[in-house]
Amino acid sequence: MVRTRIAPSPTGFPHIGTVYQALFDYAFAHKYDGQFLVRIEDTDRGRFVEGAEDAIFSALDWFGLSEDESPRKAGPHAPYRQSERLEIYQKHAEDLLEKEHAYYCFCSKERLEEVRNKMQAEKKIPMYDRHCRNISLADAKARIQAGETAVIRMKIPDNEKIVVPDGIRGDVIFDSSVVDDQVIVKTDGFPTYHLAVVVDDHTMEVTHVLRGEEWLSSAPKHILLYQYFGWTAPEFFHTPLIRNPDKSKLSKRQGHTSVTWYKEHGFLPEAILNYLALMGWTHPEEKDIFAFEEFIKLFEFKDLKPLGPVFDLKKLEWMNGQYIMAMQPETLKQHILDFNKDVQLDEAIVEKSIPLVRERMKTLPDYLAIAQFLFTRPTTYEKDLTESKELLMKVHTKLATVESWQAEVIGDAMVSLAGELGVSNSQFFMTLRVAISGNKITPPLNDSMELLGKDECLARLEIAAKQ
RNA sequence: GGCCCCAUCGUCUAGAGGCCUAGGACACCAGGUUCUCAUCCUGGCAACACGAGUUCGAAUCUCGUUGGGGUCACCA
Repeated sequence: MVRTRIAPSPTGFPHIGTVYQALFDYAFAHKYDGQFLVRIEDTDRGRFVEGAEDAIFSALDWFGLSEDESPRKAGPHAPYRQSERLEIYQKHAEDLLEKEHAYYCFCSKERLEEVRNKMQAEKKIPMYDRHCRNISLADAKARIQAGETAVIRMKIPDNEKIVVPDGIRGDVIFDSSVVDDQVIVKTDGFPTYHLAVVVDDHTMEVTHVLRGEEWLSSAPKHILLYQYFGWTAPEFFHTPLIRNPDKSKLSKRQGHTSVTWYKEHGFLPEAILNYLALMGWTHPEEKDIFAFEEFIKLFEFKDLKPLGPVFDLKKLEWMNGQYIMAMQPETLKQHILDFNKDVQLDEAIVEKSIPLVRERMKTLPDYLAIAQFLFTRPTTYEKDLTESKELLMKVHTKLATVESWQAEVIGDAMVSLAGELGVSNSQFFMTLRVAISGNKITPPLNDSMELLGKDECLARLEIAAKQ
């Protein structure tokens, strides 16, 4: 049985890093007919952001990485929101307390602060000094009964080697002396990540835990917790973090972390997924472009590399362009229409323009940049046409005689006219191009003119000649 | 700073001792096709961080150095 999960916190916009994780989790679970679940880690009430949870799910849906179990999809291990699982954590914390693997701590924030400062001043690693570690459970309970507030900390053993088996880099060994007596239940009764993640992954029967490398250093705490509970730990895979061009962790300042950004800038979810899959993983045949189904068939966690890759927007753009070129015209039309729904494009024109623009687009907004002139007359001209009035009127006269308004016929007429006038093709067509579109760079002119229609072209020529 | 992870072209990577005068993709440059742009085709630039070992032989194994990253909360 394979069960994977992502465990995002509803603390902001959906992060591309979360999608990166979900991609592998989803692929792996589906490859082995397992389940992929989403658990919402909302134990930090201070950082909770309204609407963030919905945003996570719509991002997942957009990418086609929808989960099998989650708060919005009933499953055998509901609830899937940590804030609704408090009794479960309390029960397990109690268990740890009984087994003397955890203890109540009454230290104030101020005292903790002092201890930290002192240790820092002594150039020691700031760690809890275990001040409350030897208070008996009975005494502690009495104090709580009397109204004192406390957190629960886990007991870390002295001088023990803790082995974290990592599926990507092998066994990682930590000395327990560098691990702090971690708080596992806060004064507000909420668990911290460490307790919640272990309890949930176990009770939800998660078999493979894929998470960012930033968790590696706290993994020994989790290993210990599994031991304390007497549970078998899942397999861990700590994935490298996606980086900025300067190799630091991907940030808003240097890169684009929000899924929304990619959507708004006309990137296709399948292209993003394909690109992301290539970060740390290689297709056996070194293919760059492959279908998601193929990826699912091929992917193994163990093939992931431990190196933190730099996000290269240029390559994503190229890949997006590849997907656009390979797309069914009908599908591309729909994408263009959806992307520009605010401006209500004429569907018939969009449809006819697809063959003209598809290999010129890298992202969806490129469409209007290229094809705007098919919908609206130019208001400015990228080339001065004052010297070309005569030429344009001759073109007008010539075109007025064209009976069959087709690209090829238009083209023939133009070429012959250019010949008659002794104007080079490139000069001739450039002038005409600007007169019709306003732009120096356009899709093939004859086809564009066919699409525009005879009347419209003649009208535009007249207007341009008046410049 | 302690601990942990990592180290092949600018970027993503192939490479699991001889197949490597290190391969592919993006980017970049040059040329060709073309009425512009794009597509497409040809070619080019460009890397094993450094130093010791081990070995007949190292990008591949070991150690060290350097560099980069992560982490040291009642946040996840």
